[in-house]
Amino acid sequence: MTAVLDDRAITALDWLIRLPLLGAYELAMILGEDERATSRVLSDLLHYGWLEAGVISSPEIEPDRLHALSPAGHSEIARALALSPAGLGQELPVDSQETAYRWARVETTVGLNRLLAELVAAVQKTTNLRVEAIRSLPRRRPRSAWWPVEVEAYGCLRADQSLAPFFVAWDRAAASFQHRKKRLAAWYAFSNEQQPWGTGVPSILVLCANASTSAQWTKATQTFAARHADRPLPVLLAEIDAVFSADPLAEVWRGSETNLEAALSERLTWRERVPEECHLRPLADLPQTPSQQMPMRSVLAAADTSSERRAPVLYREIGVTKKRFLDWLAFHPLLTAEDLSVLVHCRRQQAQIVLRRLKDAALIEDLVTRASDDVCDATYYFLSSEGLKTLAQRDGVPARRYARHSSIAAAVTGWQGEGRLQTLLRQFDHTVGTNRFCVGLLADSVRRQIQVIAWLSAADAVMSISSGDRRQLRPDAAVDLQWRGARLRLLVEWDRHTMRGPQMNAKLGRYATYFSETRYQRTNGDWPEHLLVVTTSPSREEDLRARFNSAVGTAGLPFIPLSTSTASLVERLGPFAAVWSNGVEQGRMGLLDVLALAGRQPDSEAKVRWP
DNA sequence: TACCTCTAATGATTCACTCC
DNA sequence: GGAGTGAATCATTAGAGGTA
Repeated sequence: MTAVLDDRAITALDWLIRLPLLGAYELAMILGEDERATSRVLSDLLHYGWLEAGVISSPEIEPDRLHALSPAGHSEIARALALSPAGLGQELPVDSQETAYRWARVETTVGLNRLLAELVAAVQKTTNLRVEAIRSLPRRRPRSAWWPVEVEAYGCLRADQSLAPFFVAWDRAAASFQHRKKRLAAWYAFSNEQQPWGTGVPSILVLCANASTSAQWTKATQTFAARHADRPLPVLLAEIDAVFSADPLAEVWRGSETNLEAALSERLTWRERVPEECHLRPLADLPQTPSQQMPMRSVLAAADTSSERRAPVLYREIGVTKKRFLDWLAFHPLLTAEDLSVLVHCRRQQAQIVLRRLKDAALIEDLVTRASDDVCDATYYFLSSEGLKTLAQRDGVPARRYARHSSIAAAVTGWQGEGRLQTLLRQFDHTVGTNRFCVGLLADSVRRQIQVIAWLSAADAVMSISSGDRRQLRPDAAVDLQWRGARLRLLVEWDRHTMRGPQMNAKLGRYATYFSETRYQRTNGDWPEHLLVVTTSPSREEDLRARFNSAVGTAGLPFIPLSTSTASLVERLGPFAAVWSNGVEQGRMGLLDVLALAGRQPDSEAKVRWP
C-alpha cells in the first residue's frame, strides 16, 4: 500500500497553498499548536519534496525560513483537485512565477501572512466567529476575475448563517499618494463592472504603512466616497502597527465617513452567501511524496532562469546590508562610502565592498567628481534604473509610476521623474553639502545618545501652507530627533548664497507663513519644529536674519524658532558645537542650548523641556 | 514531444481634454 | 496649475498552431 500524508501534514499543505511563503511561527499560530511541532511537519514536507524553502533577508523583518509549494507539489495538488497545473495557478498563487513575485515583495508577503495568521488566531479565541476562507490572490488576474486589481488577499468570516467577505490591500510607505489614488480608482472601477458581487462588493481592508500614509488614504477615500456617492465602496483603514499591537479583530478599523474606530466584525458588511467562484475545495488524501512529473511551465521556469524577470531574483539574493544601502541611496542620492558607513554603522572598507557589489549588480551608479569645498575627487553614489525597478516591485508600484510620483531619485533616462536626480546633480554642491551636514548631525546625535527617528530628503520634507502664491514649503531636509522623551523636528536650509534676493525673501516669507499657520493648530502629538539655516559667512547670516525678521513682522509673529551658522564652522566643529546664533543671545551657542532656549520662549509651542 | 512563431488578452503608460 | 477621465498605444504573457 502506498504511504499517505497524515491529516496534520495535509492541513499544513492546505494553508501553504493558500498563503505561500509562510514561516513556522505563522503556520503554528494558524494551526494553534507549538512552533516546534509545526517545524517538524514542515521539515517532513520539505523532505518528501512537497515544499521549497528559503531564508528571508530584509532590514524590516527578522530572518526566518519561509516555505512555498515545490513544482512537484504543485503538479500533485493540481492532480488531487482534478485541475490542470495552469488551472490551479489561476486560482491560487502556487506556480514558480507567483512564488518569485512574492520573494520580490517579501516584506509585503510576510506582513500579510502574519496579519492573516493573527486573524485566524484571534477568530479561534471567539465563540461566535469562524474563518470561512483565507487566501492570498494570484498576481496574474484574468479580466473576468471575481476579485479587484490591487488587492493582495481575500478572506471571509462566518457568524452562524451570515458571511462577511473582505479583500485585503497592503500599503507600503514608499508608495506615492498618486499610487494610492490609482488603487482606489481601480476598486471603484471594479465595483462598476459586471462582476459576481453585483452592487455589493465586499469591504476592502487597507493596512496603512504609518500615520502619514493613513492620512493620505483617509483623504483619498473621502474624496472618492463623495464623488461616487451613488455607489459606495466600503474601504476600511487601519494602521499596521495598531493592528499588530492589538489584534486584527480589535477596534482599530475606520471607514471613510468617520474617524471613529470600531471592531472588524462591526465594520464588515454581512450577507447570506458569496459567489461560487470564491470557494476552494479542501485537500483530501495525498501520497507521502508527490510524483516527480513537474508541470512543463514550472520545469521551464526553474531551468531557464534567464527567462525570469531579473529584478525579483536579484532582490531575493540581496543581503540585508545591501538593502539598507539601496534604501539610503534611493531617498538620499549622492552619498559617499564614508557617509554610508556612518548611516549603516559599518566600517568604511565594508561600505566600499558593498557599494562595489551593488554597482556590479547594476543596482546603483556612481559619479567621481569634486565638490567645490573638497581638495580631491570623491565617489558619489545614486540609484540606477534597475535599482529603482527592484524597489518599485518590492513596494508593489509600477516602476514608471514609482519614478514619477515617489520621492526616490534615480537614473531613469527618458522617464518622468528623471528630473529629480537631474536637479540634484545640477545643484551638486548644494546636495552634497546638505547630505554632509545631515550625516554629521545624525552621527553626532548617536554619539550623544539622542535617538534619530528619521532624516527626510527635500522631496519628503515638503509641507503645505494655505496662503501665498506657492502653497508648498520645501526645506532642504528635515531631521526628527528624540531625546529623554522629547521629540523635535529640525528643518534644514543649506544656503550657498546663490539664491537671488526676491526668491530668498519669498522662501523666508513662506517659512513665516508656515510658522504662523501652525502656531495655533499644533496638538500635543505634534512635534515642535526648529529651523537651522547654514550659510556661507557671518555677514550672510545677518542678511538672512534681517530678511527673516521682516517676513516674521509681516506674519505678525513675536518669535520664530530659527538658528543660523556657517558651513565652515559646522564642518570644522560639528553641528552640536557652539556654532549657532539665535539672534537674541550674544555669541554662539551649542545646538542643544539654542533648542532649549527656543523651548522656553513664552510663544513657543514646544511644550517640552529640552535639557 | 520540443520548439518556434503568431495572435489575442491584459495591464501599464501616455496624452489630450475637461473641470475645479 | 493640479487632478481626474478616457482613448490610444505599448509591453508582456499565455496559448494556439505549425514544423522538425
